[in-house]
Amino acid sequence: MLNNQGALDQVFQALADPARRAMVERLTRGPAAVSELARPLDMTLSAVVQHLAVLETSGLVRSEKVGRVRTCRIEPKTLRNAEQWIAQRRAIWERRLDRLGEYLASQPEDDTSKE
Amino acid sequence: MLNNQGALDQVFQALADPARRAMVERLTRGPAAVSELARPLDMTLSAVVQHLAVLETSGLVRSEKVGRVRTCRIEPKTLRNAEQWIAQRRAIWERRLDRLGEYLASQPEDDTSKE
DNA sequence: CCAATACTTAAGTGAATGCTTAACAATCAG
DNA sequence: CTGATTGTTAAGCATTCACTTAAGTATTGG
Repeated sequence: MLNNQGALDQVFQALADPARRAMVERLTRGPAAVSELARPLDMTLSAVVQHLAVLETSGLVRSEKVGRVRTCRIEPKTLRNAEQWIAQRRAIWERRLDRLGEYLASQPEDDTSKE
Repeated sequence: MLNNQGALDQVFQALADPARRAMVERLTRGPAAVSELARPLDMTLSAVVQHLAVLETSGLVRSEKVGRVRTCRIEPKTLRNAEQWIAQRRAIWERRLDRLGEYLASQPEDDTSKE
């Protein structure tokens, strides 16, 4: 859990690109070869390999090569880290709103409705 | 819910920067002025204003100016959209693993444990 | 062996990012 | 009015990004 700072940078950066999100989306339906990931994308294989490198260094995807085929799969742990960062902020925000609600409810009606 | 594609691009892109995440983090504890957001960050006010612009066009933050002070607050709806994208991928992945588990459990033991 | 398949790597390019400085505008306090 | 706050905006600059083309390197099927 060290260096969570730069790790999140890389994960969110990786998810910021639609091609990379499409690749992640494909991989949630099961492992795939590089050219399978490339097929629906309107770019060269070379570009896809570079996107894959971004996904791998972010930790979102891992892959191994057997023969001439590299098979990729997602790493759900990394996905969960990103999810949790967001979920925690949202939780803090919502607790804050709850406390604010209680406070307002406990206040006497200060009806200063004249100019 | 239109154009969810580019919207997610912007949200994840916004979250990919540590200064911007720090600003979001600060705002989850309540609204703040621009110079309050700037104080802990080691950069000029100008840079902070530019980060704020990124956060606002992504929809993560909204702000209004009264007098000479601009007050910023987070927009939890946008945060939730990003969270849901991730949560959905993770859900699909986990359902997949469940089905795979059931399949393996239903298989006869193929104990080919000799060389 | 030979040619297709499945990547891999390097170099280059134009556009986007993350800053900075500097000059400016609009309050507000005394 | 005058100066200190609080931001805003433009310009410039170095770096990073998202590609492309081009030239490889294994593997594999026949």
